[in-house]
Amino acid sequence: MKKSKAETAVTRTRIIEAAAQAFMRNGIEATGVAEIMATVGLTAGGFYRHFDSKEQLVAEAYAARMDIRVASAEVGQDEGYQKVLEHLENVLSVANLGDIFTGCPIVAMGSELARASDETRHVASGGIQDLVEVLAKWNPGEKPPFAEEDAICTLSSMVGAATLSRIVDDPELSTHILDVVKKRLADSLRAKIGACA
Amino acid sequence: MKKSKAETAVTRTRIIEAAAQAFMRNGIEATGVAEIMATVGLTAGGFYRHFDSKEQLVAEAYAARMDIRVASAEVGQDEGYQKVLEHLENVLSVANLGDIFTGCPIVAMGSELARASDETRHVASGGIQDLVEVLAKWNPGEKPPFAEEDAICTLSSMVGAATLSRIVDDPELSTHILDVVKKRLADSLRAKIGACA
DNA sequence: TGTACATCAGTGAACGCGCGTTCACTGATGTAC
DNA sequence: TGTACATCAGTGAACGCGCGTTCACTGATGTAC
Repeated sequence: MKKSKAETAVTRTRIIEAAAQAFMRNGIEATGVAEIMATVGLTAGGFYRHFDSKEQLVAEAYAARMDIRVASAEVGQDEGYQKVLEHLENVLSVANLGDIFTGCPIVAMGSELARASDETRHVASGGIQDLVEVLAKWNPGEKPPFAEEDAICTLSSMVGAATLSRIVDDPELSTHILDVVKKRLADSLRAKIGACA
Repeated sequence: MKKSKAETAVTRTRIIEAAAQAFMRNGIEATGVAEIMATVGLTAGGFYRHFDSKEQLVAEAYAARMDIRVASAEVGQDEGYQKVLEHLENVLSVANLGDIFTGCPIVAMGSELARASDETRHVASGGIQDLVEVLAKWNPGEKPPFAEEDAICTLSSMVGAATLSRIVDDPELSTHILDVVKKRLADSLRAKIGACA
């Protein structure tokens, strides 16, 4: 039952994608290797032809989703702030509440990542640094390190707001938290644009 | 081996405290009932004389820690902002990195709380609302709902910064994230005090 | 106050279950001649 | 191009293990008389 190299690569990618969905939806601890493999249509044993351990998969699944996140935050330097507002809207969207398997892996796996293996935390750190770097470009006319400090504050606010809104069981409060922080970040961005023009 | 009512109450409290420590340190999923009972010097079977299920313990352990958190954030209205700065320093302290079992239960259990039982999430929501209410009092001279919105932003920033700093594996970046957000919040508070005086 | 009895905190073994991982095996693929 | 063989993706059963929960039992406590 050997498969071609192309097929093997596709299978590997499909496992990573299924894992990312399950980890984000149900948590890392709560998701089993057999469950992930079943989603892809395979049995548990085959897993170890692609990965050394579940931990390795965690790191790769996180990295894959974080790459998407960073790429989507990347806006051209001249693209204006409309695009940035769009991104804010997207990240702090009400649609990300409840059953999320898209969205930000930092929010979805947050406290589990802090307890993950050294390897996973290292990958996670890289993703966070990339995100800070990209967000720093959002700040027009500011020079490092000020833009970088601003980016850290923005990211902290977004991660915190998304985390809180997902814990809260009152849908109105959930939405309120997202809206308040979204508005605050947008206002602050607009003020900076104004100061530059 | 029946115990007096007083002894039983003490045991119950000790179980909750041991659980809170373990849940915050190692995560909810990763902590077993037997492990918690062993910490208290008892065997697993006795657990069900005090609680219906592990889930119930999760809710009570969270509530106990959150009460402490809310109480420590509660500063008298006239106590000045020095006390508030002290609190900021405390919450965003570098000491809370690494092996935390004190500190904020929202940060320590974050993404696991979002997936907890309805009962646990309800308790968690109440704690968050209490905290927002207390933080709103920090804002001198502002009236609701503006003070409340400010409190939500402050809490989001703190939760996000603490979460990020715990994931990152570079100690310098961890400290940097905490320092930047701490400074930003303190500056914003000072500006408001100045505007009032 | 003293006695008889119901209560119930805690024990320790057992329950079914799902976990991550291993392993002998299968058979299509890729390669060497 | 055709044949022989090594490779290796995937199977499915098994491994030891720890999980949350149950249960018959023990014996000190609290209560009713």
